[in-house]
Amino acid sequence: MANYNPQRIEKKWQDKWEKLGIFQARDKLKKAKFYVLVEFPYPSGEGLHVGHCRSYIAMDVLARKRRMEGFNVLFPIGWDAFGLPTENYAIKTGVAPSLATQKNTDNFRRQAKRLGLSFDWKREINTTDPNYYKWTQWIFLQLFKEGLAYKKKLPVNWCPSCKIVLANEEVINGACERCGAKVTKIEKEQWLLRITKYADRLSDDLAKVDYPGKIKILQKDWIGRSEGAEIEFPIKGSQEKIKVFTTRPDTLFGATYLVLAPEHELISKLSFTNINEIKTYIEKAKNKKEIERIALKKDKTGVELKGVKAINPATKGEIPVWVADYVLSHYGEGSIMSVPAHDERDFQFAKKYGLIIESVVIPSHKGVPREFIDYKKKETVEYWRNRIKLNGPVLIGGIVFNSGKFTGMPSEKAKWEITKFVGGKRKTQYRFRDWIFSRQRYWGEPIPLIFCEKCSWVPVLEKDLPVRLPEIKDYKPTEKGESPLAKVKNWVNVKCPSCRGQAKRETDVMPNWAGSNWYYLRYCDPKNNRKLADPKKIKYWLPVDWYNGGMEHVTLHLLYSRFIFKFLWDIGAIPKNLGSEPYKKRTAHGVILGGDGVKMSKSRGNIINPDKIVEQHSTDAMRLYTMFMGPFGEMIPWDMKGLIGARRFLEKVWRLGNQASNAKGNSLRLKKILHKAIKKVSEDIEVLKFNTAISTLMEFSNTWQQTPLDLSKEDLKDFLKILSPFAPHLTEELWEKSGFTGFCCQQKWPKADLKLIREEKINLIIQINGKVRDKIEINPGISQKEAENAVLKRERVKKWLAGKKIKKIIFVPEKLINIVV
RNA sequence: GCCGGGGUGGCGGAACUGCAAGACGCAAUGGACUCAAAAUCCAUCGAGCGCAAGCUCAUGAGGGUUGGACUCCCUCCCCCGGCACCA
Repeated sequence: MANYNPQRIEKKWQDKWEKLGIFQARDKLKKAKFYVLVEFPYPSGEGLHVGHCRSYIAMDVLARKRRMEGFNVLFPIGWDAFGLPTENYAIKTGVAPSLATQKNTDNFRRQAKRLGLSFDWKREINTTDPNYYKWTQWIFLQLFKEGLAYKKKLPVNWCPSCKIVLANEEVINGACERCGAKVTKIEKEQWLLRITKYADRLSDDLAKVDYPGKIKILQKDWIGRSEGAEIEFPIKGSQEKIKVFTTRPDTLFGATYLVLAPEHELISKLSFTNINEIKTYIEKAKNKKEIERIALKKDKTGVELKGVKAINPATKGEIPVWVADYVLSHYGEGSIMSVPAHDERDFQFAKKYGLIIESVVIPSHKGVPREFIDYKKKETVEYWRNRIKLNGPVLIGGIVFNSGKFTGMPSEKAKWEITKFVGGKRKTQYRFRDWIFSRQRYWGEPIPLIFCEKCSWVPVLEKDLPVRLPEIKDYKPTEKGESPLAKVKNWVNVKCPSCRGQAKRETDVMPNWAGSNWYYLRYCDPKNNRKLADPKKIKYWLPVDWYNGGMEHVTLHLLYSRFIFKFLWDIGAIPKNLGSEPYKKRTAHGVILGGDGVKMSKSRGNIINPDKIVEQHSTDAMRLYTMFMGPFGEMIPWDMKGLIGARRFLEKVWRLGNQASNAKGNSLRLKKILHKAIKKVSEDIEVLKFNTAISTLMEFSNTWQQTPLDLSKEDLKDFLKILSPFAPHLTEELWEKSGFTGFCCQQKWPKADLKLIREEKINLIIQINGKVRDKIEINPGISQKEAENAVLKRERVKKWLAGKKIKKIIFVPEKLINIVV
């Protein structure tokens, strides 16, 4: 028997698979399909990360199983290659991003192939390929034409070190996500996408898809829908009104002042006496960095607009108006009505500045004694007033009091009655904002718009797409923070497509997300020059049946790409009869930590290189260990020693498999255990419990080892088949060596024989008073009577029952019998 | 602060809708094979008591429900992830 030589075997089979193209998905539009998707990687200079491997190997296991189950499987891969690291590298070294990308993708491709991943390489895509980004630009133009892309001057996050505008999600605790520098605010014209228009659908349609509850909650929280009312407060002696959004209109009678955000536009229109004080405050607020604002959460500051009085539309009373930076300009109307008795923040603020605290709601939930809910009793009302002033606000609804004709009404009802009474209207507000879609950078898709003095923004004609990214030498953004493209005069200056006059191209490029918004559609038809993909093929392959990726992408990427899909669906670019969700099922893998239990990073030097693992052990060992190390969804530290177990198992299978070709026996016992394993492995893969699937395979091999010659050829075949998704090379070699025909990975997935499994004898646990005292081997399906008779005869049982009276016998068929005395 | 998810041997982790806690793997210890080592194979491997059969305790802490709880309920502690002045 030749030694197990993974290096030779693995290369041999990878070459064979590739040569015969057996993993290519065919557009056989009648056959049952299955679309397995993994997040395509950003091809960094560091090469493939074990985190990528975890996801790719897991979905490869699934894809291989699905093929064996007879599905036409699409399992594609590509490169999300636009992005900052490559551009920063270019600034540092002068190497063109396109060249660096080429080098990096070559490396990633080589690594992926070496892992035996069954990707369809014929459909490989690259977001930086003009034939690809032509369609990214095309999608942008459709958004523009539908009024969903617009330009707006915005205070944006500015990283003084990277010289780039950052999206909110790129700012972590007030610092730049990439370089760690403190982020400041500047005003800049930006392209935005009106994703908020889709807020309700993005939230509601989550009911239609199979995502883990956790991911749905994250998305919903991100969208942050809340129901409330918009109410206007007139200003005394002025035509102006202050609009506020509130989720608690039931507390309107308790609104004792208003607060405007420092950026509120009304401030400049009102006349007040302390102009200088206000100016200083606003200036200071603007320069406050995110970090400080968060740190100052507990210590709120503000200034009163002296001389300005608003009218509470419910009480008709005059109330003061303040400016404070705890009110956010971008949420609701940028102004609030303050009800200190029923809001934590308002309470803090009112206490600090000595503002009036007026109680208007008595809580009526459980835990509050009945006499304390009786709003008619003077003492009760007094009790709540005092209590709130001393101990803080009551935040929950209940019964409204001190509120004119609404007194005595439950909060939920009073909300809408009071809103109606003051002429307010119901409103839904969202926490998330429109999506900033421009970057003042080089290495991204140029935004295909042209600015003409006469015609304003004009889309590039479709026939002129793609707008190619010009080759340049100097990749630095300008000092003003413009894209380096602004320096390429002969690219910027063009004729207006509409009036043929002098015009200029937009020099901003799109953010990273642009290319990944729709990539899964391109895989259906990656070479199409006339459409982003043939609708017939989209109709066949979509929705993606199973999409796996990192937890870090479940809010942004997932939300953005769902939005773009819905948009494309709305404009008919996607067949209507498809449904408006792109991903049927989404799962997420956990992070792999370094051996020291800390996140892998270059600076810590704890990065595991998959190439080394493959060289030192084997691809199959790498695959097996990656799947075996722990629960797929959880964070797990990488353990080099754990790999040894995987390698030993493979060696054992190699030895046993080689012996099995001269098998003489045909053990029924082995067959039964094998069929149990078939059942378990089949089920476990479906719920991503790879670790227990593999332990089942190991258990089988441990039993097999005791009588290596007792496994029949047919059973050997089945064993190799269920092992093959995990260790495809080894199983292929053993398949061939055993004289079986065809490829192991193209066999039919075996079915567990349930009858065989049921025939196994079962241990019946014998308990006395709930404690295990004995066990007995029984046939399945035995009745309680039979069990009792058998059990009561046993010596050990008699000993425990001696001198005691049996009260009750509990029988759980095929599991246990419990005698209570 | 709010929303999720967790705390099980020396370690990674098993345990179905409550029914033998610790599968599988790693490490460790003893043994076989060997001149020797590696590899492999066999055995032991939560704690305590016992010569043994066996008994008792044990799934973050405390309480509860149940014939029976890692699993369900209540209170508390700790860890991880997300959001964070969203009115």
